[in-house]
Amino acid sequence: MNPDALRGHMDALLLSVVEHEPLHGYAIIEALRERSGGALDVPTGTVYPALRRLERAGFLASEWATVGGRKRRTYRLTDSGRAELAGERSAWSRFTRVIGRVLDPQT
Amino acid sequence: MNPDALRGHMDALLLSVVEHEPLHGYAIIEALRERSGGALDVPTGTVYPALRRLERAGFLASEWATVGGRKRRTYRLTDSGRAELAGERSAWSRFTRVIGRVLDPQT
DNA sequence: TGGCTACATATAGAGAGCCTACATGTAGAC
DNA sequence: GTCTACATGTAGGCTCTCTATATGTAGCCA
Repeated sequence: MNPDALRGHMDALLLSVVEHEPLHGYAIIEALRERSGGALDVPTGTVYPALRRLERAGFLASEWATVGGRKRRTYRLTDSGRAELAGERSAWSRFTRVIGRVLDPQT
Repeated sequence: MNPDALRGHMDALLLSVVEHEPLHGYAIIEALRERSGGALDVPTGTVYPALRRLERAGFLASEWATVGGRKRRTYRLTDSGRAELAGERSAWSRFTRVIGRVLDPQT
């Protein structure tokens, strides 16, 4: 997967994955890998900064927890984040429709 | 259309639009606008450098022409560009499938 | 004991591409 | 004489994703 292709879609991916259950960074990476059937292997250097950015933006909220002696920062979707995710989803469907039409015009 | 979303897909768009007829930069911008139903209004500062990049990469070839007293640089798809476009198309369909699956998992 | 792997978070710096803003010029309409 | 459409181009900025590196715990295995 070309990294540049993910640009501007990472937020939607991250918000989507914590939609129904709060997750910590490492688990988010695994969830993305699983949900994508192995196609998405996002590096930690992408995910952790992105999560903090989304928290700064108010779309996520985090709490520290200690599980099995290891510290985790668990992120959950805020109300604002839920609205953002809905917007990202419709933007995604508009996006694919538009690009698809240009790439394969049915004249 | 969020500019970042286009990242990594611009090449496919540009190659696609000159697939069946050579076009100059200005006409390429208009073609993108038309094919996308007005959704895509790519600025000249994006298109002209991108076209030169694609020519450097060997995917496009250009010729100068003068039409109605105005100079145009007309781009056409090379064989290498045609192969690249095919690759971009299948990458696009993989991409939408993968992201779509993450955004809307049918459990 | 020492080493390896999985788990877990984080930052610095690089790289690339799309954007805004600006510069330049012709043709035609009014 | 001014405005709009046509037409190309560059400089610089911005932002995001990536690579590489750092740090630390837990558990397994030899």
